[in-house]
Amino acid sequence: METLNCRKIADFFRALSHPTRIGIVLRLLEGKKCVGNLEELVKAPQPNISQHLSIMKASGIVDWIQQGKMKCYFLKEPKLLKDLFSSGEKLLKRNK
Amino acid sequence: METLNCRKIADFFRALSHPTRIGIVLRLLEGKKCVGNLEELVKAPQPNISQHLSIMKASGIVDWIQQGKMKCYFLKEPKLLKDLFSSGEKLLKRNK
DNA sequence: TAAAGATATTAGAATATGATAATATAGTAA
DNA sequence: TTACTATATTATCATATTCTAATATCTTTA
Repeated sequence: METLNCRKIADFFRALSHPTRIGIVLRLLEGKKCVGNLEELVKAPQPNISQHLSIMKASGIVDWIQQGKMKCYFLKEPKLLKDLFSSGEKLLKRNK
Repeated sequence: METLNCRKIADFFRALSHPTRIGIVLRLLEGKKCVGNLEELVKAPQPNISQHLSIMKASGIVDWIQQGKMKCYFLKEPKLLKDLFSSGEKLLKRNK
């Protein structure tokens, strides 16, 4: 719990601190998706989706593979992210 | 997982997206602390600590009780927060 | 190689966030 | 009430974040 410093932990949470990025993560929990898919599912313009994906790539939340002419993004640690969201949602529900 | 909307989830993570706030939460995991204690432990000026506490109060992460002339802050859901941090740190460690 | 499709990057402006300094408030004790 | 201690609030400025529009890059296929 103490081995990582506060800045790194804060930066990680910051990568999840935007509604569009949460929307992307929730979709990726269903499985790998290309940028065009996400553009429709999350309903944001393509450059915006790309920018948010780039932020999450930089913090190690997502990665991608090339498939044909498309880039398909996926969660690097879907199980751990599911755990994280599960704790987060329990916390939110207790605060009503 | 789908009952809460993306904005609420993002706002919650945003409340944890600053190093000083993480420092405060880590200290509060040890137990209840007054503002003066946190000021020394986290090494930030008092008004700044108060501002960050106010942000976390607003998102339901902390609450406080009056004790004498001091306000003592505590985590509302220490166990769930510990789980959340535990998942978060596992994610960070896998990304090295 | 040229064209088309898919995604990324950049620049700009608008908004949000955060630190500092100054001041205000609330509680306690004399 | 006054003085003191602890905490909160406000205003301001600097910086960071985000969206949009325009353009660039990369990949595939003709």
